[in-house]
Amino acid sequence: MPELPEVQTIVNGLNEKILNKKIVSLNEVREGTIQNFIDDINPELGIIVSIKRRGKYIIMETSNNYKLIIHLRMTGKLIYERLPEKMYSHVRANLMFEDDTRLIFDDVRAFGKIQIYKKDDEVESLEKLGLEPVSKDFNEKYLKRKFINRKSPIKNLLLNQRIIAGLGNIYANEILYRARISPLKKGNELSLKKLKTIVEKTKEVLEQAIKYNGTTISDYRSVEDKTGEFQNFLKVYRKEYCECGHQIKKIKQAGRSTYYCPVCQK
DNA sequence: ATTGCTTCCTGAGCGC
DNA sequence: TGCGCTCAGGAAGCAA
Repeated sequence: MPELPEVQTIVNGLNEKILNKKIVSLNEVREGTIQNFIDDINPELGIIVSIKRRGKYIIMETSNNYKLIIHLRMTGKLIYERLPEKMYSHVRANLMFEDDTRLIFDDVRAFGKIQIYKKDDEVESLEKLGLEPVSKDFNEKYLKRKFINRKSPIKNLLLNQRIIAGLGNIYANEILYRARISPLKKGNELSLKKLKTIVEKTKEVLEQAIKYNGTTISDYRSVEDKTGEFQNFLKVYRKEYCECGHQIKKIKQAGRSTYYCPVCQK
């Protein structure tokens, strides 16, 4: 499940591999994968002039003033190939380049999407996103403001993309464990000091995870089809015991698994 | 305004 | 061996 560090790793890889390449075609292999797809513009996308990340979205701008917005959801992969070497079982779309290389969008569960917009179009899903957690503006005062009147558990709030853009289930678990804060604690009950700890641990975990090319639990791969390494540094997600030897508890919050240590996290 | 449930989708893992 | 069940989960859409 690609979260911010995994998407950042993919974007870094794309910048190495496909920046300045000319798109020959974009093919939809499974219907519904590409939104706003217009056959006429297909050959006219042009050259890829920039590749960026916003939250868990990948944004590629082209020389003919289009932008491709890609969300991988849980199992989406973008794999760059010079020659078709492997068979991928769940190809949803193909981006073909002039030099006979291609970017394959493979996605088992088919939740991932590609959207096409004109460069200056407003994109609703991006407009709604909260702050980037690795930005300077993301601090305890921002969280305090956002958490006023929020009775939801902190775990759920960390996953809310309108508040923080890019966190997913694994990192939300890891951040709260490292901050020693219970995932059940209500947002509006957290002091500035606690929020400061959350901010610090968020940055720390994300920066370390980016350094190790993300976390591979099952499906996530880099553009070169390689796994990440941060799974070796997980302290609570899918663990049985915490560092102090206490039994990790597993519960459901908002339909997702929460792992935490009831002793260490208060 | 906020919260919580359902839907999308498929493969892995489990018990029998 | 194979069947049926549960689980994994990001975000949209809708109901309360």
